[in-house]
Amino acid sequence: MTIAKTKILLADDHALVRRGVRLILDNQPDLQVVAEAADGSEAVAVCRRQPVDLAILDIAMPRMTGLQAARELSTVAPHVRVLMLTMYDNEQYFFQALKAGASGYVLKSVLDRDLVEACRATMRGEPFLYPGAMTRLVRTYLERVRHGADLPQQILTAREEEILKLVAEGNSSKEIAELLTISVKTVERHRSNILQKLGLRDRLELTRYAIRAGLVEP
Amino acid sequence: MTIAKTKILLADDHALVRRGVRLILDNQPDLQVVAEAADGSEAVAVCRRQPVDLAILDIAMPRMTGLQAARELSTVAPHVRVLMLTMYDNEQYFFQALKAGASGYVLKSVLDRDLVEACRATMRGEPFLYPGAMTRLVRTYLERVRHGADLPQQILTAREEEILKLVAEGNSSKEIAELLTISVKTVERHRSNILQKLGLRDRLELTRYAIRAGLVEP
DNA sequence: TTTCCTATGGGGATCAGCACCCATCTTCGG
DNA sequence: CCGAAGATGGGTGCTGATCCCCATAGGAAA
Repeated sequence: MTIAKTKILLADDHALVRRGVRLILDNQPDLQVVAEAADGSEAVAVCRRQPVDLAILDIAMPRMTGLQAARELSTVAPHVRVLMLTMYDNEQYFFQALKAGASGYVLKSVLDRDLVEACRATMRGEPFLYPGAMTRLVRTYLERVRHGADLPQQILTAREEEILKLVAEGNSSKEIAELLTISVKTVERHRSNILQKLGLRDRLELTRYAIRAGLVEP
Repeated sequence: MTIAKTKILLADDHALVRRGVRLILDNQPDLQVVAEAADGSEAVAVCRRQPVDLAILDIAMPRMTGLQAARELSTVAPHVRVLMLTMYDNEQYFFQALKAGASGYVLKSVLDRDLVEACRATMRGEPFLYPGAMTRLVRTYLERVRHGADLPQQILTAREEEILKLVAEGNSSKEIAELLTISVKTVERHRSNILQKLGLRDRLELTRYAIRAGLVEP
């Protein structure tokens, strides 16, 4: 008897990665990649015009990121389940993905059978958090929420993330102030808040953090 | 008749990517992945203890980057050809890879058959520059060299490189002075010399440089 | 409505980074 | 033997970064 395979859309800007993941998934009896996309808007377009059960989205993509695409899919194609597949072992992105409606978050460092399991779990309706570091992230996060009522929000605001990137790219306070057309004082204020929220000492640690988190390139 | 397949070492910190690329390469009659590595030092270790014809190295890897690994391989295992496989469409990395002894530089955005072609070209001894943007890079680079604008080929002294690493790891001048049992003044003097030699502005640019060069981890 | 958060901006203090000046001592090669 | 280069260290002064204090406007949440 023939089982209906899960129809998968695979979105990643690297053709090589798409090809490899496709080979892994198509090898499974219950999974089939029916479409590929090189960026977020392509992914959304595909989901609008053909039946897709599961969208596997990379976060870092040109034009529209996987996070944007996930948000858009939750309104224009709510029946499509979303699994984020990314290299970013990063709290920010993780919670943003959950907020954007993703049912799973898997790092590219997982083994192939973990990805397959993530696909199946997502299709069963179970949220899949890749084993290890991510569950630790969630646990410490929940701990903080439970105990640290005084810790306001460990998540950076959009403005703060913008400042963070500019700082980590090597811009001085003055340069950032000119770029954003705000005063140097405000830039310093934001940066100070960021340092405090992330528990870092100075611009240099901020840079290393941002590079490690994949927010900027070295 | 059986042809000896090219023995390939595949180094990438993402198990999923390794798996995918392996599926692509093993599908070819003349190529075979005989080993995998999750970071640069693993890659070097593998090449020391078993025969490898071609090492495919990712640039961004923990502990030891692909650039460092390439440099090391050129001395401890000079017979191994090196092909850099990376997501960075970036002039800096490209030339650093060439200097480190890589015979090829391929982006992860290429198609699978381009990767296969790159492997074959590298084994034939031809340098493989992925089509398009990279050849343009090479042309402008050669132009610059020809027109006498010789690149800043400044070499740091051993002591300066030691200081550079400590600075890039986030240590303050005072901390470095204590670590090396020298005065803060001398640390600042060295750091100043480093900045001047490399044409950088401050600690932050120094850090980004060191990370890009593979001297320290993020 | 009232309260909280965010973004905005100012003043002042302290400190680290950085550039410029100066020097001595060692080592190594011509 | 001498000069160049590297490593060491001191002084001075400027600028930027960081950390305090303060305030206001707007929006969202309670």
